[in-house]
Amino acid sequence: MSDHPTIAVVEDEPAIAAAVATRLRAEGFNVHIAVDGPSGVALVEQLQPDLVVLDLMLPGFDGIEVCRRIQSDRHVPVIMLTARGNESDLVLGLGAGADDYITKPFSPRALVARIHAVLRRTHAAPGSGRLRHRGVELDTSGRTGTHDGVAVHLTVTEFDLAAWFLRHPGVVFTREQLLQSVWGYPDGSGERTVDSHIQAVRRKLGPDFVRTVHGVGYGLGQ
Amino acid sequence: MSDHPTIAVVEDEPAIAAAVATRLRAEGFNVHIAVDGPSGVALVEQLQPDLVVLDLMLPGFDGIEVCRRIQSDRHVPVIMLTARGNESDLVLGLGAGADDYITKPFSPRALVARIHAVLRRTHAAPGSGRLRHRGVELDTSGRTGTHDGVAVHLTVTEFDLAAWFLRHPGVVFTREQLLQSVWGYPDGSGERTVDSHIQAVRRKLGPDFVRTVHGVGYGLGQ
DNA sequence: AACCAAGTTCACAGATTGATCAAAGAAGGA
DNA sequence: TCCTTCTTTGATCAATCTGTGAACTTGGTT
Repeated sequence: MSDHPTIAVVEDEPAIAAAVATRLRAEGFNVHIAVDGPSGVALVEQLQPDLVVLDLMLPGFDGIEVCRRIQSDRHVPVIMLTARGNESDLVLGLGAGADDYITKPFSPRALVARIHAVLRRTHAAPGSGRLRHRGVELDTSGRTGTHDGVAVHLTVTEFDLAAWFLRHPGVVFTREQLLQSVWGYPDGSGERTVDSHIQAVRRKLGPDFVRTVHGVGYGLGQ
Repeated sequence: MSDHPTIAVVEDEPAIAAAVATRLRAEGFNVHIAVDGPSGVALVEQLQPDLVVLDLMLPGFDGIEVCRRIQSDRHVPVIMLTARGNESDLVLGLGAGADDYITKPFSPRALVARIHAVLRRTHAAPGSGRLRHRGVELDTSGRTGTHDGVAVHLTVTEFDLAAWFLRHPGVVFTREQLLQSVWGYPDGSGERTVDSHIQAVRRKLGPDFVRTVHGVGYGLGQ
C-alpha cells in the first residue's frame, strides 16, 4: 500500500466529480476519475484503489452493475452516491457489496467523514483475508480455496502460488521470479518445478486461472 | 478479539440500516450491513460478529429463520427489531434464541443502550459462555464439554486448545503459534506436544473437529 | 510444411511432515 | 509419601508433498 490512500471516483457529472476530487486531494488522497460505467470498472481494475466513490446513476451501465463487477475480483470498499429517496437502488447497492452510501446533495465534509470511517474500518482488518477472481476464492487465514463454489484442497505450495497471482493481477512473472518470490529460492533451481505446480493449480482452480505468456512466464488469467 | 466489538445489522430498509450503522459507528462499533435474510446469514457466518441487530420483517426468508440459522453454529447475541404489537413474532423470536428486542420506531439511543446491556451480559464475564460447532459444545464457565450430546471429560490443556479453535473458526495456526497462544510458551519447545493434545481432542470431540493443514498446522474443522 | 523452441503432462524417488504410541517426568491430592 | 492423573518427549511408522527428467504437444518462424 502507498503512503496516501488512493480513491477512484466514478461520476458522470463533471462539476461534481471535480469538486469531490479537489476536496479529497486537499485531504491528502490520491484521486482518479472515471466518467462512465465501463471506464469506471477499467479504472478500478487498473488502479486497485483503496476505496471507490461510485455514482449510482451512470451512462453506459448503472452503478449497481459497476459495483458488482468491481467486487467480483476482490473486495474494494465502495461508497455510493445516490439521489434522495431512491430506496430500491440503495437496497440493491448495499446488497451488491457497497459499504456505505450518501444521498445527493451532500456536503464534501460529510463525504470525507464517511471515507475516513470506511477506510478505518477496512484497513483495520488488513485485506480481510479473502482473495477473489472469477470463480476462484481463497481464504488466506484458513488456507482454503473454492472454485465455482466448491471447496478444493490446495497444498501449501499450490495455495501460495495461487495467492501470489491473485495479489498481483495483470502482472506476468518469469519462472525464476516465481521461484524467488513464492518459493524463496535463491536462483536457478529447476524450472519444471514451476510448471508442475502451475499444472496442479490449473487442474484445481480451472484451466484459465493462470495464463501462459509464451517465452515469458505466467500471470493471472484475464 | 479486536479492540472494538463488531456488529452485524440485518435490515432491509436502507434508511434505517444506515441510521443505525452511523449511530453505532459513532459509538465505536464496527458495523456491517446485510439487506436480506440469506445475505444476513452469510454475513454473520463470515464476520463472526459480537452481536447481531436483526429485523424480523425481511425479504427472502424471515427473521426467525435467520435467527435460527445464525444460532445453529454457535451462540451469537441477537437483538430483534420488530413492529409494535407483533406479539407472536416476538415469542417466536425469543424462542429462536434472540437475547432482546426493541419495537419500531425506536430511538437510536435506546438501541445503543440495549446493545451495551447485552454485550455487558455476554462479554463482561469473558469466561462464561457457550461455544458451539457442529456436534461439539463447550461450556466455558464450567469447563465442561459435550460431543453429540454426551458429556466428555476434557483436561485443562485439551479444553483450552479446543476453546481456542472454537474462538477462531476458519483460521489455521502453526504449532508454534498454538504453543504461544494456548500454552503461553515463549518458543521452540517440543512441537510433538501439540500433536499429542490434538490427538486427544480428536479422540474425544470427533476426528473432524480439528483439521490438519499439511505443512502449516491445525484449524477448526470445516 | 518443416523445424525448433517453449510449454505440458506424467510418473516416481526422495524428502518432509503428521500420526501414533509408549514411557518418563511433573503436578497434585489423599 | 504414595498414588493417580496429566503433560511432555522421542522413536517409529504412515501419509503426503515436492522436485525432477523424459516423452509428448503446442506455438512461432522461416
